Amino acid sequence: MTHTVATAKKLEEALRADGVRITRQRAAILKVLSEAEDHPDATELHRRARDIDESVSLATVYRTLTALEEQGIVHRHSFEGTPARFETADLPHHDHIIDLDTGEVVEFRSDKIERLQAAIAEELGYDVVRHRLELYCRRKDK
Amino acid sequence: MTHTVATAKKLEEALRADGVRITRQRAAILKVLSEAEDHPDATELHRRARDIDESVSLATVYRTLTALEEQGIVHRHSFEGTPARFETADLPHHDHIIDLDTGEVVEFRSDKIERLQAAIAEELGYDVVRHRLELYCRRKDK
DNA sequence: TTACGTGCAAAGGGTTTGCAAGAGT
DNA sequence: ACTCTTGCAAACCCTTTGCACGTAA
Repeated sequence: MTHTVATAKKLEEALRADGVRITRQRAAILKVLSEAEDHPDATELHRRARDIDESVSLATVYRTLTALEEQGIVHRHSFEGTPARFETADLPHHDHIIDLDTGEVVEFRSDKIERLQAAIAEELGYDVVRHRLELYCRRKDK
Repeated sequence: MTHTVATAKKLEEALRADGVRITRQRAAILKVLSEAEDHPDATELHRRARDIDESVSLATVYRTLTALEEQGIVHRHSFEGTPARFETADLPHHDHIIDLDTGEVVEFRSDKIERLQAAIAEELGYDVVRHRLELYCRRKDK
């Protein structure tokens, strides 16, 4: 599963389409987001964005991420015991393995699990609006 | 799936076995926990415990919950957008459906999903230490 | 030009912690 | 007695927000 299909350009277009202004700061944040191959938190995104534009503040990083999340352009993941981490929403739906030793995040996808979830909810009289499936793991052997 | 198999007595024993003192405050918190049929948060547990012993502070509720969690006697769930909610760990493993409209929590269990998770992790070179599976749902029809 | 966006610093909300007083064992 | 536990208030951490200034369109 490869990351970063979304280009900064595409993200900008998506925002513009919603009447959102592209400022220097937002451009920097979008670039950093589109280039991220990992799942950085707000502080890390702030650090990276500042390398492009010194003036970007952490508050703006948070405001931009919240806006992007509301547009469905970015996903926010609140894994256990860490600040929220973000990724662009360009990939098809997937869930996450979190390496307990390194914090590294690996993506996976299982239609079977997906279907089972829906069936279980159905049986209890519910529709699944969204779900959260996280596997907290350790490397085998080692 | 019925709740509250754990009696306050059993919880006390479990704590005592670990050299933990049973104070008035802890007794109250354990009683409240053992009688809970829902998934209350710390503030709600505090409210209920105070009905038994006025002197219980919120800090002690948190300290006791943390201790109980460390002994594996209580599970802490950090569902999206709400303070952590707690339940005694006397039931066999299960996952949760969260009703988005009411906040109500319904438990379910799926060995199939469990097995699929393990298989997926295995294939990627990981052992699952623990997982988190939450279905955020709405009632059908209605 | 004019609304929208920004940085800064302060506030928020849930949870944890330092400290001196209190209480199990 | 001796050590663990408590209440209180302050601190924490991540995140959001009020305000006066800046700036994209």
